[in-house]
Amino acid sequence: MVKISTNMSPHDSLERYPFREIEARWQRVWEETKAFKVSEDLRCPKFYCLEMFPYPSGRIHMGHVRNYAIGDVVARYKRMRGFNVLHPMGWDAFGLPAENAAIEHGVHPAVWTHENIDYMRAQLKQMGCSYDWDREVTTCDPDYYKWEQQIFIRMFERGLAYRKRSTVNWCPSCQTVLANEQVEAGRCWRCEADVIAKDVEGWFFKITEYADELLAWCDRLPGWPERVLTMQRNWIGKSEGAEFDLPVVGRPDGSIRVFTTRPDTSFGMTYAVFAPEHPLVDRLIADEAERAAVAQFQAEVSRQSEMERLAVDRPKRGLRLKARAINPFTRQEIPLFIADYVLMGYGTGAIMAVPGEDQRDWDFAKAHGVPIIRTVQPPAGWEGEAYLGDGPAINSGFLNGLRVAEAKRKAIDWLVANGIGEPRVHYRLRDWGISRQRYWGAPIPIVYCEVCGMVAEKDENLPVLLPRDVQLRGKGGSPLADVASFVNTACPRCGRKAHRETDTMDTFVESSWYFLRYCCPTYAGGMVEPHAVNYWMPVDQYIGGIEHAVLHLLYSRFYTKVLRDLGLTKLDEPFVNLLTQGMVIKDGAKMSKSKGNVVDPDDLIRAFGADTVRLFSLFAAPPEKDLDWNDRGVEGASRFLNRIWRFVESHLEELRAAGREPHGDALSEAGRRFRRSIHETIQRVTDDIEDQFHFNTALSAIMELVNALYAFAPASQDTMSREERRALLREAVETLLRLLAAFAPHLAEELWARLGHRTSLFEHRWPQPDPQALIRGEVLIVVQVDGKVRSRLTVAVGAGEQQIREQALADQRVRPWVQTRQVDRVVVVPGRLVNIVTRQ
RNA sequence: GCCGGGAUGGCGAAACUGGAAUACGCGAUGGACUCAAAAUCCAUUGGGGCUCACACCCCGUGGGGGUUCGACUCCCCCUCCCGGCACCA
Repeated sequence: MVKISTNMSPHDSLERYPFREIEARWQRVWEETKAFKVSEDLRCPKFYCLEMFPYPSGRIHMGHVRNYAIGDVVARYKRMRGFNVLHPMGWDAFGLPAENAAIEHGVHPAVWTHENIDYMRAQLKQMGCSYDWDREVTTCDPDYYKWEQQIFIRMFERGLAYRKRSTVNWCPSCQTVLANEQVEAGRCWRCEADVIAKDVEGWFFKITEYADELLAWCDRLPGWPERVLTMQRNWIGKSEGAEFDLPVVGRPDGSIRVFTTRPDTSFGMTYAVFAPEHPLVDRLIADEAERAAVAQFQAEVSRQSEMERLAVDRPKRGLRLKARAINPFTRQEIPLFIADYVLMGYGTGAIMAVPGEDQRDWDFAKAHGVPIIRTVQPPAGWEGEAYLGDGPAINSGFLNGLRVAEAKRKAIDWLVANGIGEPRVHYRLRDWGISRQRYWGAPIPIVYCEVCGMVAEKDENLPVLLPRDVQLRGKGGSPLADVASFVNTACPRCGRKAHRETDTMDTFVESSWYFLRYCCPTYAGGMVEPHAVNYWMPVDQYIGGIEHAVLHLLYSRFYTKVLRDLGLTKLDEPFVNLLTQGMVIKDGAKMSKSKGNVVDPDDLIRAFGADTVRLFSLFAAPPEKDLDWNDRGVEGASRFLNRIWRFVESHLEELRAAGREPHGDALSEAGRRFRRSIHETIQRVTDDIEDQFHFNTALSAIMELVNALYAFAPASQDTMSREERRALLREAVETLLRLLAAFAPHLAEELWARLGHRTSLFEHRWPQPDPQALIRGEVLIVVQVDGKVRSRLTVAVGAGEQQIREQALADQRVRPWVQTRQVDRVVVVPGRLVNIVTRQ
């Protein structure tokens, strides 16, 4: 006998429910009926559920799957709770990978991008996500970036967008400038190449003007994870202090401006330090020998790569200048240095050094033989070096005896009174550099005229179209500069010969307002249609990866405030609640091509179906935690759905024949108990979703209900009437499907229809627990003796403390433990436990 | 170095406001079904002791201390892991 082998893997075996057919059918139904299309409706509360839109890199990865599965559960759940849910999707379509693909494979970025979008849109549809596809937004579309250009011009007119030459972060691999936020530990956020400093002209958004407001609102975003707010606060990096001038000995014309957060320690300033590239250094050079030494030092420092400068505990290098300054507080002469531990980019690029209260200054003073004077009395027994804590001022003239806070105020008053300085706040946050020397981005709508200079393009000439025909060689320099038809133009003001700006905008600009455009995706009268935006915004729930904690999430907050101040919206903040989902991990590492541990969503959907993939990514961990991918776990999720399918299919006749829902008194004891478990499940699932979006525990509760169903079906055969059994089975299954709907929408819809329903499950409301069904007649009480569980009692719900206590003391199993000891006291927690405390 | 987050069975994880530690899933073991396997269904599954067996007892949430009738949960100290920032004056 020859065994017939097939190519079918066990996964394809006939026992599996026909997920392919089911999923395709319901996706078609949802699409054809436009089931998730929404419009403004003042009759019901709105809910804007948004997931971070993807960059169309080619295909979705497991991180996307997780992100969009979470978002889809939230959207479908809220919809079933009666909200008018806006749940849109779109494409962050400008960016470097498209351009790099063009250079490598000769395909135009637009073609590459649109092909990817088509493929990824199909993938998202296969996941069964409930998007209103009529609102799809693609940022490389001129109808999209046109408005961004218009806002750029408004910002330019108000000085919020400006051009300057400065030292910027340059990625030699991407051949473009990067914003500070886009440099991670000295490396490019996208390609990880070492970033170098380069002097370039470019465009900036004045985010620093909003630093204070961005910081203040961090305290008014209770729906955001604390760690994201902390990261933003640190990034903004507000420090309050004073700025003042140090006179230079023998140079009445020159003085050195320094910034300090510790003006109270000024009497301990025993030297001062310039950043090596400080412009004043040149003017202070005494002779040619010094000029050579300074030049050599500057060269050495600039040779240091960013990585070297970041090294911890690197010895601080410095050069003592011949020029000297005067500490205005002590009237003493002090030496001047240039040193690599002072940065030109922060404060004034020069500091007063107080080694007694600053460890960096202490280290430097020791190395260069500068005296150290303590100006804050350290506590008795202090053996450390620089003392940073509070204490009374010493060696500090008129500040002596004051504590730090008070001494700061006094010192600043003194600076102001003497006209030397004033209070000052500095931020670590820098203005957002948005110029990119690349092709595939939104053109900056500025024209340079031979006569008028820098002029904004006229509104009626927008959009400034990104030309299609361009040579991309990846050699550096803006590719647009080679496109004569783009560059050569007429001045919008005087009509004379002019040329266009050839930098494009950072793609983070597009993602800073896409959530507004979803409210009115086709509006032709401006960036946003006020009624729609007022109705839908702010986003009620935003969901995305933690990697944007500072980048996208800070830029969007800034841009929202700018739009408010330009009068386009009334919105202070874009996102009320933020959920930052954890990474998808496999074999102990983040999924990546280089690690070879990627799982392709397409393969999974083909093998198990979208419902299974969604289910597993929701079940394996709560959303904010990292998710450990596990193939066996996916099979478990698949098994669970099959179990539901089999149950409903094998009981279909009974389920269809069932009468009305069973109620209260008519039920048998076993029936009442089973019905309680149904309604407890509703309660648990609802609470788990509402409180924390803990879908993993919600699904556990649903699994328990399925287990209870499997136990109930055979057990109920001869313990209750046929009518009761059927009615309970039907109530349980319908409840199950409604609870499951948001998680595994295709299967739930299919089985719902098979039960005989003619309308979509998503037209139905989320189930409510029946309070009558939840009532318990008796409760289990744990009996402890000295904190150890010794017995359990079943007690009527209304039982009094006295009664419970007596019952516990009389218990068979408790007696032996109490007999030999003396009962000291008895703690009774009604409905919970009894603890009998004995004396030794 | 600073700032967050975390450590619970063989594994992913539960446990409300301090009240039965390990729900749910995975894996494992045994049974039913089958010629056999797969699938499925049922049962067991923290470690140890004791027992023919049931019962029962001891230990147990990274480590040490504390508060409490009672601690995964609160307080103090320590170790390790993950993430962010990193000379910001």
